[in-house]
Amino acid sequence: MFYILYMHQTNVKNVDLNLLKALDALLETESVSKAAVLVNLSQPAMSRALNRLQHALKDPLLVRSGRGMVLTPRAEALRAPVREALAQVSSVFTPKVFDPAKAQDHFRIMAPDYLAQTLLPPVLGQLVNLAPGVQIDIENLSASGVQQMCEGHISLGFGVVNDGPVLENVASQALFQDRQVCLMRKGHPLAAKTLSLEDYAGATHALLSITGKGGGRIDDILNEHGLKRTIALRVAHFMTISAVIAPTDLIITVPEMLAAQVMTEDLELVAPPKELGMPHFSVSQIWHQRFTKDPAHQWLRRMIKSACLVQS
Amino acid sequence: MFYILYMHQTNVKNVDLNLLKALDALLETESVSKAAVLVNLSQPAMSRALNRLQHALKDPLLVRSGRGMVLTPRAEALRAPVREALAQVSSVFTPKVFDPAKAQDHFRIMAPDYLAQTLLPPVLGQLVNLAPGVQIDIENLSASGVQQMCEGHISLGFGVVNDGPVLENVASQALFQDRQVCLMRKGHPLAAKTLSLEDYAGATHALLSITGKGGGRIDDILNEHGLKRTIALRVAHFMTISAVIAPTDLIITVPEMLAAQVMTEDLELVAPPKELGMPHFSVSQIWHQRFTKDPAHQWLRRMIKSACLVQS
DNA sequence: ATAAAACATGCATTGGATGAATGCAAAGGG
DNA sequence: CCCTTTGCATTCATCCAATGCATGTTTTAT
Repeated sequence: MFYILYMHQTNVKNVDLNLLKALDALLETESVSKAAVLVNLSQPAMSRALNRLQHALKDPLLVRSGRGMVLTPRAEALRAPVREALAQVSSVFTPKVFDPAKAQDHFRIMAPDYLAQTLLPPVLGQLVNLAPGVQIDIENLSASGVQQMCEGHISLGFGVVNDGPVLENVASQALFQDRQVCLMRKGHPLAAKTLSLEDYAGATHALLSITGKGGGRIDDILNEHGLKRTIALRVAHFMTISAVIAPTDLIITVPEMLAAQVMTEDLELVAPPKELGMPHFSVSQIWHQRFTKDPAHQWLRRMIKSACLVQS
Repeated sequence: MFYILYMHQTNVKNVDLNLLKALDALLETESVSKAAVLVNLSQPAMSRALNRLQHALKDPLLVRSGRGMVLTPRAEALRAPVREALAQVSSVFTPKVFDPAKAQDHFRIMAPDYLAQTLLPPVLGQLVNLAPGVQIDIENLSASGVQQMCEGHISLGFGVVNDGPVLENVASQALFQDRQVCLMRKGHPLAAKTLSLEDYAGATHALLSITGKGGGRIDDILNEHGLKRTIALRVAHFMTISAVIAPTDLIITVPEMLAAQVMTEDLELVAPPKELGMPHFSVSQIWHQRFTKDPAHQWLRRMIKSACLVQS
């Protein structure tokens, strides 16, 4: 099979394919000078193009007949194939307009589970209505998923660009702003007053971490104040937060939107100490560069961005 | 329709179609240097071809990913269309092999009526067996037919190239040799002895002529000998020869093959005077230049030539 | 840290396509 | 018959865009 393909390529290897344009014009007009006008060449240039075609095709194609020319049978037989070839070539160079209603694209989307289960469902409900043929797989953020993102195997991801692993060859677009907040059980001793840095450091912490890392920035700041916190528990899935925080004295620092998802009447939300200096951060959609100009991908990104504007 | 076609052409008007070859190689190898090898360019030249393709297609096509490249979705979608376009282009530049058994060609053949009714039927019987889909129209030689031959509307003709009207833009191939002979009624006074030039000139002549002209060469030679013949009758169709010669003293000078077709026991065949210096002449098949390289036409010509070799 | 792999870019070269001018042939008209 | 017009082919000079060599940059592997 590969060999056949190779032979196929060899066949036009030494052929100037731009001659196709001249050939089409010659077949249509049966005249050198008229064809020249049609493709914006001078008559002598078209005469020479005909000469080159005659050699390439080993056929006179157009034969002198008095003042004009007449097509050979080979030339006449070539009308349709040449036109079809040019149509094929033209379609290669003509960008296709993306039509969601007819699209059959398949997207793999990777998101932190709290976004996967909160932000995306309403967006996707809308997508399903507009683009019924489009298939979307949602996958939870994972360490191997981040690698696949960098290799271009994941269509779209969500996360904080400046936090977490360094992402290569990707582009991103901010969707909405978020901030870190502290969650603790209702009636926790620290819940009734403004949380100080010493109290924060002295508390026993749970950490939400997918990759087994994270939180280093908070610990750096505590270090700068000569403080150190104890991380007693690492949680990999946001749904377990309520179960481990509500019945204990553990506190956990998470994005506010995540906190909103796990909030129960057994939990209390407290602002973190101002000394931590934690600014708002952007949650972005992130994708590999190869998808930047893809019309389908662009459409999906626009949909998601719009949905975030509505919600925020 | 024409307007649509024109727009279609404009679409690739400014596109270097030779980029198609580079594009196919890039899509296949997903590598600039490998594609370069495949199409016999240097790596920098292929890199620049990719650059031009990126602009033509407004898509990165291949995106850096570490040491290598990865295809954009647009590029992946282009694999099949590019291959198909190149297949179409290749078929344009690949001569088709003529297969008689499958051919559906239509030939218009023009011949003097004595050849049409004598030489061609056995040939055509064979053609019908070998190429059942081929359609052949036989037309008698006519003045307007000669004009159509020169304009390329007649596929093939038969005649004597150096005799008769001047034919433009045609090619020819000798089929067999013939000579002129005299036909006269049985018992004609000139039939019993060797025909002298004076006797030939003194006889009353009939002339076989399709165009109303002809025989001028014989009259020129008689002139050189101070002689002149009387042409009492012009006959346009060879089938009438017997009817006008047998019951009269008219004589007629015709090709030997024609004489063989009209010969009856009421006629006598006599050699013309040697002083007329009439050599053998070639009967040829004649065709317009535009058909010279046509495979179907070449096949037909070969068949007819072969049949003539067998018969002579 | 160094070497290898792979693509991108700078620079000089050149071959082939091009148009203006001209030649040649056929047809049309006076 | 002669002149004009039409239409393609060829000569000649020009030029420009594609090309390869050399080099730069980046990423990966050892």
